[in-house]
Amino acid sequence: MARRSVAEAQQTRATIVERSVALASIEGLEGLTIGRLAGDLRMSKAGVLGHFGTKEELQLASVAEAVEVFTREVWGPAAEVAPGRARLLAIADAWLSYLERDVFPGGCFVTATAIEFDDRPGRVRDAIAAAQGRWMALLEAEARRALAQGELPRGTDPAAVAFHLNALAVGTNQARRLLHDDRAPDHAWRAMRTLLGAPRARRRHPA
Amino acid sequence: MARRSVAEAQQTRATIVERSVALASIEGLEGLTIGRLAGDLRMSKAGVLGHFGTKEELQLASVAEAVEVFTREVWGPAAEVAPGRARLLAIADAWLSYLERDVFPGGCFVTATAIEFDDRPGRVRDAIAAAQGRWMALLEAEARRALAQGELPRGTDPAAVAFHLNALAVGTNQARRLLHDDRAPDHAWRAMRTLLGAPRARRRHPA
DNA sequence: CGTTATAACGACCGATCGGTCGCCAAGTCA
DNA sequence: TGACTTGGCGACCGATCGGTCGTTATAACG
Repeated sequence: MARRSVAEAQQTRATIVERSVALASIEGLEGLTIGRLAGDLRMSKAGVLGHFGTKEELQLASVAEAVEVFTREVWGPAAEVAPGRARLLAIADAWLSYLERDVFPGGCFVTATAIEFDDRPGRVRDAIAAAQGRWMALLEAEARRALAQGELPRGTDPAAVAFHLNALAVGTNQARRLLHDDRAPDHAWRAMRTLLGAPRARRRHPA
Repeated sequence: MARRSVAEAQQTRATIVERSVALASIEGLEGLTIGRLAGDLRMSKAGVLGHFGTKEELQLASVAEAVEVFTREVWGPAAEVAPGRARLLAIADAWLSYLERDVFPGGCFVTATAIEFDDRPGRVRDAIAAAQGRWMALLEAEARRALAQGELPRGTDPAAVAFHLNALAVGTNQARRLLHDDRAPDHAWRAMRTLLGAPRARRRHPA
């Protein structure tokens, strides 16, 4: 092949990142190799790497893309809901739906790469930790808002609420991916509703 | 070097597995390489591999060793306590202590390898899934016992209790490893106590 | 049109991967 | 003691890793 237009080149880059995220969610961000990715896209290694320079840059681009997808999937629907407990409940629903629909083929990208890189200092780890930290801070802020609005019991620790919601999500991811336990989302849903003091009627399953 | 006695050879093998588990908890079970492990032990690659034949056998031996350590650390102390809720509370304490003491240098070995291998069919994945499944079944059985003894509210789902405890543990592991959040074990402890209907007085920190 | 910039390629680099092979030294045992 | 067994070693294998380089074809621009 030869050179494509600028617009096509950007499209190529986006395609590479998209595929990289999908593969990395399965094989890990380090386990993914340029050659494998290139073969999958019917491109040469040089053609793939030319867009990023180094594997680390490709990894950083993949993390950024995955965070964007997660944000769109989980925060997107909840952003339209009133702040406070209602929004936390919307986040809970969107989060579990995101996990159940297997938005990434290998399970939650952030959870997988977080564990893979938690002991590997570097820019990739920093990017993952920053994203996770921002998300936890967002949850905590929303819990604090709910508390201020009297929607949570006095004395509730907003940081503990954020921790608890995240734990139930990563627990759901693990139970589904490793043990193929499809009851996990229901367990998590009920636990999240209880945590937020909401009724635990039967959950409406996503289509 | 040359041949050692049979007893020494078994000791060598145990040393290799021990080191393999430690390294794998940091770099992952696949990311760990024979050469790296051999260099770390001041042995040749052939000397290391001779004990196992293939990398997969070394991985299986590492999983078995890690499961043994986890069982000794978490189940060991709880086994002496009366079955039911008391034992679940003992498991909760031992589990969080196990995480806080960083028994494996890279965080919980099982959690890390579970996410690494959840999409890689094979004997290693099977071994990890079997161990995790056994542990969840054990938790569920203990919860069922507690329920039968009237120590948990009627209508409680034992499987949900097991799921919830595990979720809080893996959430603790993630928060500590990635975000260096030392409050996580306290959050998890309070949540576990609440889940099991136990008082939430201040937690005694392990030495 | 001619010039320039560049996406993508094939060939190739040194390093490292998991794994094999033959050898040797020392423990084991008749 | 001498035959046998075996843990561990060094050398080496083909494959693959991340990455470089020079070339080519074409879009973009004067």
